[in-house]
Amino acid sequence: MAMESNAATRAERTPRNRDDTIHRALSEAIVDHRLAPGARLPEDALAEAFEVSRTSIRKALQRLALEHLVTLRTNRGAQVAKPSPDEAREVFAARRLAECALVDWVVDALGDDDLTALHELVDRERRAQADGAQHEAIQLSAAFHIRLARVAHNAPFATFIEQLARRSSLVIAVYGSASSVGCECGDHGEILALLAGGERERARQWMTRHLEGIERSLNFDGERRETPDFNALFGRHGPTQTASEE
Amino acid sequence: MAMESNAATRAERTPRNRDDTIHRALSEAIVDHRLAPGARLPEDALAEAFEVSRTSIRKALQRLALEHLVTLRTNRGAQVAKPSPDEAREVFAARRLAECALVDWVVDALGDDDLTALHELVDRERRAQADGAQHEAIQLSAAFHIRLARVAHNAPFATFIEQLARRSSLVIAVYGSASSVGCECGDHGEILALLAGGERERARQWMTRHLEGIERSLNFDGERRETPDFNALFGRHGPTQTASEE
DNA sequence: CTGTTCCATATTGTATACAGTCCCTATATC
DNA sequence: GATATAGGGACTGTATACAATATGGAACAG
Repeated sequence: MAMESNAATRAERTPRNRDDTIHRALSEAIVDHRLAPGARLPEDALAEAFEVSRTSIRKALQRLALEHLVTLRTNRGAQVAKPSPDEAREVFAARRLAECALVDWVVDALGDDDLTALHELVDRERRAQADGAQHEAIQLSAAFHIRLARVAHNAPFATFIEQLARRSSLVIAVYGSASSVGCECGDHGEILALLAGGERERARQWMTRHLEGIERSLNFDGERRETPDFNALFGRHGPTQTASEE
Repeated sequence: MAMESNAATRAERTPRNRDDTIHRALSEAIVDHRLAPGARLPEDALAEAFEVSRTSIRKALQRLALEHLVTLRTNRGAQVAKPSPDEAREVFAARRLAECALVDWVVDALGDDDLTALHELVDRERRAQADGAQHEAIQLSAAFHIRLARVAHNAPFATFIEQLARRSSLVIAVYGSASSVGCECGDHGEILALLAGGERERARQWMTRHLEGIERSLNFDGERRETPDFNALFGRHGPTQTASEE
């Protein structure tokens, strides 16, 4: 891990910046799949890597837990979150609703500086994709949605979408196939063009299809061993199909 | 402050519950205006009140800061947040968008248990209002929107609206007049009736008008002394009216 | 050979100590 | 009398110590 060099390099003076640096480093590592879902995050090891005490690490982990990027179990420490299929569906449903709802405000507020910044993100993502820079491409894909949400100049909504975008990357890390990451690329450019052209309804359609496309590419049947489905395994009707209660 | 008795009474064993208790106690006190915006929150005093060490208090304050209910300034401690007018407008704008966007899902998922729970909240709010139980009424007003958001069974969206509702209470504490709290009462019952009747479009209209009504009742010109208006004080047109700070 | 119990180890939860920063006030100087 | 400066007090930021808890393995009984 090239983490400790990063942390040591940009050791900002003021305390708040330092905390943010730790939080951001962990967040980015989780979002771009350098830290796998389920990976344990022992406080001691992280404290050594970042050259701080456990106190600062705990602060970062607490925050990441509120953002649903790590799970915190009492006396058992922190680990990178492994969203359940239900959680994954809720995240994508929320994104479809939120990002489409924001289209009107985005179109109204879209300025030249926004456009150039967004175009640059699309380009960089495309290049990273072509170069096989997987981690960077994932990061840039989330960054596009995050930057887009900021156009509307509504901080609460922007941070909401920001959190959802990061959680989506985590969902893809758990359930995504190779195509999950790859197929997004063209969509972002298209959505941007529609927004710039003021075609609100078509922009909403593309956004919806874009997010649905990612969700469809997920595979929830995989070797997910979190809580085995005992009904399907041992139910009285065999493994044909059993309706799970709850 | 009747806080320490509360905290001591429900001293739950497990550590997570304890933290939640502290967080909830502070959050509720801020939301229902028992703690005024701008009030300082020294860690020592809170630690003594809750009979824990500063460590646990810091954890709660960190979280409340992320929820924008308190502000945390380096080396200067925590205080109850005082949202700026811009922030206030953004919060209400976000609520209008989010809560209206959720109407379709709410109508589709609205069950009998939801209806009874929501009706009870409306009734209790009305009673509290009539009895002059201001704090309780405010709490119940937020609780209505929070419970309503949960109907849609989308956790991310529900917690988003939950945070916005609590921040709104804080905004009202800063800029609200007497009518800000009072006039909400009837609206909730009306909105609930429209949702139960499946009248989506009218429900959205009422929700919008409801939130706009609250926003309009706010007074942003008041004695806002955060950064004194030196132009008004020393400007070439003299002091039309001066208010004493703190 | 299987299953259970107990202990050692590792890791987290909490409190506390110490250092650093800010603010306010008192004092001295102009 | 007004302003600048130095000192004291109060509070936060961080690290560390200690206690509590879970985990994994070893020893032992069946």
